[in-house]
Amino acid sequence: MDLKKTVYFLRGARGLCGERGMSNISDLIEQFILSAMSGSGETILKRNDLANRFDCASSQINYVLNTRFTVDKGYSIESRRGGGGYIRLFRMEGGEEYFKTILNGIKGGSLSYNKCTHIMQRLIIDGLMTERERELLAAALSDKSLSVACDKEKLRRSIMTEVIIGLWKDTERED
Amino acid sequence: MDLKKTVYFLRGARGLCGERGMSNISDLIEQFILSAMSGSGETILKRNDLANRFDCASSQINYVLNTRFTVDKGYSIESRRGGGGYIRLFRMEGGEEYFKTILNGIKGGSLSYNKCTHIMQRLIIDGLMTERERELLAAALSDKSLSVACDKEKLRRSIMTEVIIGLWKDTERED
DNA sequence: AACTTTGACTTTCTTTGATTTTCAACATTA
DNA sequence: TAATGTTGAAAATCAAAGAAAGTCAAAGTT
Repeated sequence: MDLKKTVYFLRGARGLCGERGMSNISDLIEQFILSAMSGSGETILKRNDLANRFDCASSQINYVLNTRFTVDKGYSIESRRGGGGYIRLFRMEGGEEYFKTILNGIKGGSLSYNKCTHIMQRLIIDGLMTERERELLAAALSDKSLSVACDKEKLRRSIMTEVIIGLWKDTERED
Repeated sequence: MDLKKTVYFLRGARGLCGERGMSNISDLIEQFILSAMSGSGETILKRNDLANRFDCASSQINYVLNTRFTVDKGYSIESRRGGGGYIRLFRMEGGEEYFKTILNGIKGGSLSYNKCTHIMQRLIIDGLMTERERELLAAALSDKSLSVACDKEKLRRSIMTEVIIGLWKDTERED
């Protein structure tokens, strides 16, 4: 009710949400943070302020941070508690170790479809992959594609690894 | 009885069903969705809302989606669960013959890496795939990528199928 | 026999609130 | 005055509740 008002206000005010879905607070908060970061690629947040602005629980901010601004996507978070506390969010630009870091990130453990999406998202932002390539690979890596497999996660890791290596090779060739 | 009333109401209200047959909810839902899609060839549904409107089980919506809006018929479905969830449906109009032929060609039987290469070659010639895309997908479909799998060939078929569908979807988006 | 309808159960994603941890600033003591 | 408590303001964590969509199989229709 109060919440709804806030949501609609933001819709109108920012012209978000026309796109699709976009009907939950998490997405709105994500958009807000993204636009705050655009330009410098960095921003400093006050958790409680944000929670206040969006009229939600403070922990919701953490939820958004943890689900949308992950290391996979190339984001890094620093924060400080206590009086004058803050949350600093910034994007790590891919440098020398770019591909190695990504490959390390998917080494061992299981690799979910979601995580793959995050990684590809990052690659797109950094201009190393196109939107279309992501779509095609996403199709290849989807649960549906791999439903036949005995160990989906392991397989996905294997495929993703080869793809990243392929991409790496490809960028080398271009220079 | 309550149900019937709803049905008749909708018949009257929407002027559907004149055709004949048309006597079950699934058909009505199908018509409703079709008319929602007319124009843009796309629509976003809320499963529960729809189920509510037609006074039926939510899973009936899935039934309609699965039986009437299939890939064969050129439809594609995306969805999201949880708060703010939705179902996005859209029609892939162009290239129907083309893609269906390819999909049929890989249906059943096993699919070798080589055969994949041939198919992709053809896609490139027809201007539907770039050299780079082929490379990336080749990496994904390689024996090495799939070495973990129990049944490589079957898996490859599954992946390739989804990729082709993805490609099909994409040709839509561009026009 | 084939197609529909329903409902119970599952999975995924989001929202909330209670509790815990950390920090800076201020206060106190030796 | 350096060291040590104290306190209140943040942020973090975690688990439970909520919201939607998906699955599957049994029961009903044609």
